[in-house]
Amino acid sequence: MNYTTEHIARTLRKAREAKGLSQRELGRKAGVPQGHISKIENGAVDLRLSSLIALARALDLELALVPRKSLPAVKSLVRGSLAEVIGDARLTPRPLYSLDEEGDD
Amino acid sequence: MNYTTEHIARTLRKAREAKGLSQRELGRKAGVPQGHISKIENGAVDLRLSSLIALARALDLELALVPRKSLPAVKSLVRGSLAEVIGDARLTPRPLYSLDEEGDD
DNA sequence: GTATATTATATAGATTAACATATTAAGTCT
DNA sequence: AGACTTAATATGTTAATCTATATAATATAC
Repeated sequence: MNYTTEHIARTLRKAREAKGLSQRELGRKAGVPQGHISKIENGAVDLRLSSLIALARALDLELALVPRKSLPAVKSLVRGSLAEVIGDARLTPRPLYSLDEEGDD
Repeated sequence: MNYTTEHIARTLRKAREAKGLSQRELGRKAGVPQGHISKIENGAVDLRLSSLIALARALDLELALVPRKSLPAVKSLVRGSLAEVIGDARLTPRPLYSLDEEGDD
């Protein structure tokens, strides 16, 4: 639904592919069934925080709440440190996730 | 349940208080009923991503998935930029959120 | 002591995530 | 073609969020 949600879904998929994991393998590590991962990556569900954390953990990612005004700094920082996990910068104009003022649907 | 979830809950509460908002006011801005915010801040629910995003947005926070190894850099960065929102550094040993290997009870 | 404001709890109902499992589809390889 | 792997979908069931509303608890005023 949300642009945000979709972007997180894309980030998860990119991170999984970057690590060379199949949905089933990731599912085993994270304790989430493959079918559900598919739905998550396709933005078909509004997943719960515990699921997001489990997946992030299995992908060596951390969930962070950062002040919006310091987002740019975080973005450039992350982009520099490991473009592989986040994905190619050309493909992801907004590094990990960004939240527009409004008007997404 | 999770240490992680609890930490995010605490972060949300701190951010709300830092902005001088009541649960009801935040609820109006985020479209989440006050009662539910209470439960979220107390870690009584495994909230959905859409709820987390709605609250973060109303608090001028952004949700980010950062590589674990670049977390320290992000932490110090955020800590420096606005200690008010995150809270007093002395009170929050781990800036915003951190995910231990395991062993949370 | 009586208002007022904020937060914590409670109940009931609607929606849906999450699970297990299976199957389909699509790609790769020998 | 057949065997294999991966991903997308489907069904049915369970468990939980989420909403609305109301109330209790707690503090802070007047």
